[in-house]
Amino acid sequence: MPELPEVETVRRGLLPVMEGKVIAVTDVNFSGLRWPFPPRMAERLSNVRVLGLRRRSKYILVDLSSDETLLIHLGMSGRMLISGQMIGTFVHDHPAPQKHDHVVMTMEDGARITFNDARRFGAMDLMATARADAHPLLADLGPEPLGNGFGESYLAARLNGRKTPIKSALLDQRNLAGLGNIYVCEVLFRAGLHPARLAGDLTRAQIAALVPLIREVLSEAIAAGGSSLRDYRQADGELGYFQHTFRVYGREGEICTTPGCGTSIERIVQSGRSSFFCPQCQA
DNA sequence: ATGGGGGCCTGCCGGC
DNA sequence: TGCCGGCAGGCCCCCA
Repeated sequence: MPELPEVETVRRGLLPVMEGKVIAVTDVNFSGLRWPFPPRMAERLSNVRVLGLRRRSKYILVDLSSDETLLIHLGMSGRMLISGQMIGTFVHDHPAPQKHDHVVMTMEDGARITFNDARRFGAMDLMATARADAHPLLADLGPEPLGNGFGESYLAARLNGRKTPIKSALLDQRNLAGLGNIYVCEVLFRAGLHPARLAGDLTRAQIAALVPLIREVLSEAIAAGGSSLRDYRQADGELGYFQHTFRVYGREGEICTTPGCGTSIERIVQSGRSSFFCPQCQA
């Protein structure tokens, strides 16, 4: 799930359940995820009203009436399961507890949000709302790709002289915040750029073309996530999934979707991560 | 400073 | 059917 579009989809799914409402009680079933939970987290997440839910990169920020903000990161396998709440015309009953249900928030109206994370690469932390931006996990993040702080001149400056592959550069959250392995592969396909091309070797025109493509890929994925939410049929109340047709990601050995291309999609490993690309369309 | 690799965890899938 | 290796959308940290 968890690249920017998936996290945004989860945030939007949580909005009607949490925003403006009171978390009555939070139960914590594990000592921590990637890091230990902050002290007394269960208490600090009980009897507090949720003022709003924000997203920064792949993090969800829950602002609380206690002047604290809950930071949530889904890691690789984190899920937020909603139950006991009317969503459209569907009512989700509380399911039986599952393995890896680490944190359970029960709202005053009976709705329940369960954080389930098998691999425990996710994270939760609490900090003063006023200093949320200074949190170590947020402080060094680059601009939001869909925000005003991201554009051609910024990206050109960040890539200038860099000897790292463009794949790695776009994955580096200090350059821009929110892209993950899937969407970097998809962006580079649309841009016709081989993932191993050195970032510093891109022309200004290529960088200029990247900016709208990044926005386009993310926007489409958010739109797709939203549509899957409206199409809620599963009784388990699971959020964060959306079906999406990828052009290259996960398609090793399959034929390129470019009309008339006919080339097989290839997979290489860069910095330990799989990169999928069309050797014909991407140079 | 910069770039690359290891490691954290569990689950799943394909091959034998 | 069972076991084993490889792989997974995240990120921090250490090393050269």
